[in-house]
Amino acid sequence: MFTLTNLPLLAFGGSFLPSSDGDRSRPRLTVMRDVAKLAGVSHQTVSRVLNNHPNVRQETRLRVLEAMQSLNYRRNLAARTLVTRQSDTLGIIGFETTLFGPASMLYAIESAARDAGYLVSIASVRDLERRHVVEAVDRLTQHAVDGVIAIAPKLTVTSALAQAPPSLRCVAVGTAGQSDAAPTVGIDNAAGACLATQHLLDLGHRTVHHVAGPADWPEAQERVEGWRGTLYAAGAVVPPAAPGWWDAESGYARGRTLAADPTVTAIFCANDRIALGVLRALHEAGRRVPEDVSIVGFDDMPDAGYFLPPLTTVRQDFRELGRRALTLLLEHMSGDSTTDRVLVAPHLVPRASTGPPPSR
Amino acid sequence: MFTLTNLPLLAFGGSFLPSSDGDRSRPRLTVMRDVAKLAGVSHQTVSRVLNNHPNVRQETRLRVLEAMQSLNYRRNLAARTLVTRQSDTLGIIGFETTLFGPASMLYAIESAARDAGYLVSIASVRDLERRHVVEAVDRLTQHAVDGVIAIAPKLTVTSALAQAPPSLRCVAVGTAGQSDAAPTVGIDNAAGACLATQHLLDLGHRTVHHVAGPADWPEAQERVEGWRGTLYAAGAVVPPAAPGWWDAESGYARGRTLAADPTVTAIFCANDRIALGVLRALHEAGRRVPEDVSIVGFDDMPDAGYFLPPLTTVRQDFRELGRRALTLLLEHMSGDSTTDRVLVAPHLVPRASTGPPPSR
DNA sequence: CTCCAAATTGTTAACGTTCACGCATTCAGA
DNA sequence: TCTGAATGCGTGAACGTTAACAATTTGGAG
Repeated sequence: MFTLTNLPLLAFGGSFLPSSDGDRSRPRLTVMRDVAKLAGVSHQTVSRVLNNHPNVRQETRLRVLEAMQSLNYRRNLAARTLVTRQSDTLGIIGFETTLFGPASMLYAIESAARDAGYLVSIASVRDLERRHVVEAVDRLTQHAVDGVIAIAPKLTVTSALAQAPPSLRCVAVGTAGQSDAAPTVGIDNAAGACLATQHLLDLGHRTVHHVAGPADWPEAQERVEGWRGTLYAAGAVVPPAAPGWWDAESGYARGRTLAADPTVTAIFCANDRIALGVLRALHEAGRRVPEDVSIVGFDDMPDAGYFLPPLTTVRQDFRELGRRALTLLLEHMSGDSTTDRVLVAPHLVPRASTGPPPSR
Repeated sequence: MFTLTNLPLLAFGGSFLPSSDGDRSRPRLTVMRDVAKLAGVSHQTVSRVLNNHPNVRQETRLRVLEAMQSLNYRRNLAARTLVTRQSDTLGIIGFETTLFGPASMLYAIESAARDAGYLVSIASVRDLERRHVVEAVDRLTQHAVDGVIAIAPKLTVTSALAQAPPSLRCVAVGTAGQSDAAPTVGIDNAAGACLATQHLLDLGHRTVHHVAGPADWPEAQERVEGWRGTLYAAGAVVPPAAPGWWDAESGYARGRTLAADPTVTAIFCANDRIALGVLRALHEAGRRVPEDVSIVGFDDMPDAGYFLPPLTTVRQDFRELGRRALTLLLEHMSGDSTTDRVLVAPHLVPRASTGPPPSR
């Protein structure tokens, strides 16, 4: 077969024709009419070939393709967008995209979108204040995106999506819980927390402490619940879980407190960065990992396997998350999906930071 | 003053007018003509107001703005792009954007672009093969971007940019060395390496070992040269520098070799992740940091201050890099810049992983 | 008051596609 | 052989904006 996509990429954006008559200041691009003239057909037929319309004789189709190739024709997407109202562009609302998780989702979405024939435009938000999100959606709609994926860890975002024009399909990814405003794709945080906690209990620990993420982040909350639920089910004591931020500094601060308590033998951290801080606190307090205390993280960020010691953690497949989000968005755009919620299962990556509790 | 930007954001993408006459299947958006009619002027005047054309009487300007507001008018950018050939969109060619550095640059570029009134579209490349880069530029030009910033650590990319249509301005960021294909923005790697090496020499180390990045990455090469030059200048012995990849695994592998050599007292690592691997290797070999061996990294990635021990490193200001790239691109687009190369100075962040050599 | 230049506004024609038609031509079935 | 549908292609007319130019109004100097 002989399609558009294997045209040679010798020059970009179409070549220029020798300006036929009235010399304009800006050079004229090759357009459908030029192709049509060369192929001896009407511009409409060229359009049909471009859009794979069935009712074109094979012979003329080839003639048109040949003409396109020799003129290095590129279709003008702005003109197409003007009339069809679709831009082959998707919008992404990004938050904290410098961090590994969001950055991975962004990348995964973009890759998948490209394979589906879309370009992605990005509108980052500094914080999750509603008006910033609204403004981001606005910028994207102004640029006529065909759909939006929000990397949205908090519900403020999903609810802001509800204000988008009804024709604009939106999906939220990296989100905990459901929302009636938009379909969501997220990881099963409770299951992940359960995995981590159960792993530690199975090793023989009496109970498991938890260094939580921010209290107002649903994902952090779900992890707390998964941890707590597992302890309940096992009949173990449930220690208090002090919330904090997602970084090592916060883990370090709370790690120092935990390190001072000799009864603590197992700690589940809400993410790997927190775990890094806890590791340092334990080290400074002279408590060995995993001989004295076992640690489990969450995320499996790059190089978590090179912490001291290599970190046992719950792996989030961010790339899968991104892919699923795109698939869901496309399904909703084509109207043949009513899925509201996609959950991706995390899994445990056992490494050297966990072991049986010290024998008393 | 009373501008477009403080229109209320109650609805997106313009409201719909009650379909005046012939009922079409798709709802009609508010367009300039509607605004014009309401304000009692011609559509061209509306256009002038929108583009801040000077020759509009203040009174009519206000009337038009009011009409726009009450109709919640949004201009159709596709139509605008069709005629002006500019899209208010910039393209970014991304590589390895899941990593902290590139992700930060991406974010910084996007933020700065937004402030300048641009939306950014992103085209990622899986690897730096020339045809992939060419294809990425092609996708962006097809979507009529006004300029391109490539996050381009290797020269294959900058040279591929040379194939872009001449009217399309391109800038490369995160690049070592100069290129005649496009202006480049980069960090002063040699200076950074010098900072690190000199810091160790100043502490009293006889020489400094280096765990390098990939041999075919110019940035890694510049760091090697900065390190080597500093040693030369100080009259110190220059040990061989084994290259590797940018990650902890690679650092660990080469760290094991270095750890086995008792004469090694100072190691400069090409980045923080490598340093993490080296730290683990030293730890496993029973060599203490910084008492026995001092370590310096490069990047200052998040949480480098929570390694064991907290890592002394050379900080790259990725956000500054991104901002400078955008500024440079805009200057080149407006034609009033001939700057070819922007260098950003890194600086040393001393932490706990460096100290004087052990006294024999 | 008159007249010319500047300031302000309107008219018409692009920009490059797709859509809604309409006109030939082909082909199957009676 | 004729009919009617299906196939293949062409002809305007949108889509919503800006550019170019023409027309009108304004303001000040003579």
